[in-house]
Amino acid sequence: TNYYLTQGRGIRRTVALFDSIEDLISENDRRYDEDFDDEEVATFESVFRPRFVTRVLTLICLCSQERLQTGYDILTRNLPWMLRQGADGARGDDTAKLKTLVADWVNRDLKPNPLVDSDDKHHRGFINDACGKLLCPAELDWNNPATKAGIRDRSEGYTVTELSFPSFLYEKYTANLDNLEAGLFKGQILVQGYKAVFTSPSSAKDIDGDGDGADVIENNRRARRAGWGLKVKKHVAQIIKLEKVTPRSIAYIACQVRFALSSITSWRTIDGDFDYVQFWRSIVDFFERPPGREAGRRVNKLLEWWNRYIF
DNA sequence: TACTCTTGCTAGGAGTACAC
DNA sequence: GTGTACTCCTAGCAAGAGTA
Repeated sequence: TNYYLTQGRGIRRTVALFDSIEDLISENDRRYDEDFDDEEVATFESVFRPRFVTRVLTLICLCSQERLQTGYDILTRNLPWMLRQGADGARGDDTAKLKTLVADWVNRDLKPNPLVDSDDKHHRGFINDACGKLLCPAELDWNNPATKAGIRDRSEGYTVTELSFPSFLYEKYTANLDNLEAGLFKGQILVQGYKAVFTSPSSAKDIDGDGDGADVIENNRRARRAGWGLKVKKHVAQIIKLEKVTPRSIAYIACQVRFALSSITSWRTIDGDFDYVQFWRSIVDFFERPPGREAGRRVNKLLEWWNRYIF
């Protein structure tokens, strides 16, 4: 049981944040039953190529194939449940972890007055100046009082939807209005969130990589350099065998960080006019479906940057 | 009723101080 | 130099409370 729960813990983080496990199994069945075109194959391959995802897919295949061959026995009936328990449990753990960490990072970087309460979410979101700045659509100027008022009142022209990327996704939390792709997905708090979840909270303290003794990444590097075969505690990415930064893992962190900055206290897909499902999909599409060869090159370059930064 | 969040706990591993 | 005890950090699990 523990094995399946543990394997399930990576599903929300790297495969699908919002799809149900049962839907993934149904989708797998559909792909077995139907022929699908080259584009679908390419997309499917790109999504399921990483080793961890392949392993999860194997489990999902096991669910559907065993069910077809043997009927519903206890194991196959419980497999989706166990995977889902692990998946949602991990998401809850990450949400709780980032709730405190994001408040600390915002307080340190933006020095808001009053400080963001690490325990209470009711004073976050757009009513908080620092959180509002990070959540503000990148093409709007949060420092403009009319923008602040417009967003807080949800006035026409200032509605915050998933169609605009928030400022925290951008390097230095500022977008270049002439080139909205410049600096996108290089926001400090996004990188810190990624490191906190997939490597360790201590590794996220200093995103230049100089963690303290508890930094498991640095410990692993030292152990590798030493070449003594030392046993070193594994971080999440190692546990789920995530060897590279993937678009879906970035999308997962983007949703988690936005949720941590917001004032909503329980996990849901809609926050006012903002739809997390579409937000997650638009990030995944940005990486997995670039419009043209040049855009594809830019995306690969961005992923290389992430991999140099994280692993 | 199902889902989510919080809290407390355990286990595993690394670092450090100290005695021998 | 080695062994031991202790502390700290982290991941994960379980149970209970809250909520839609």
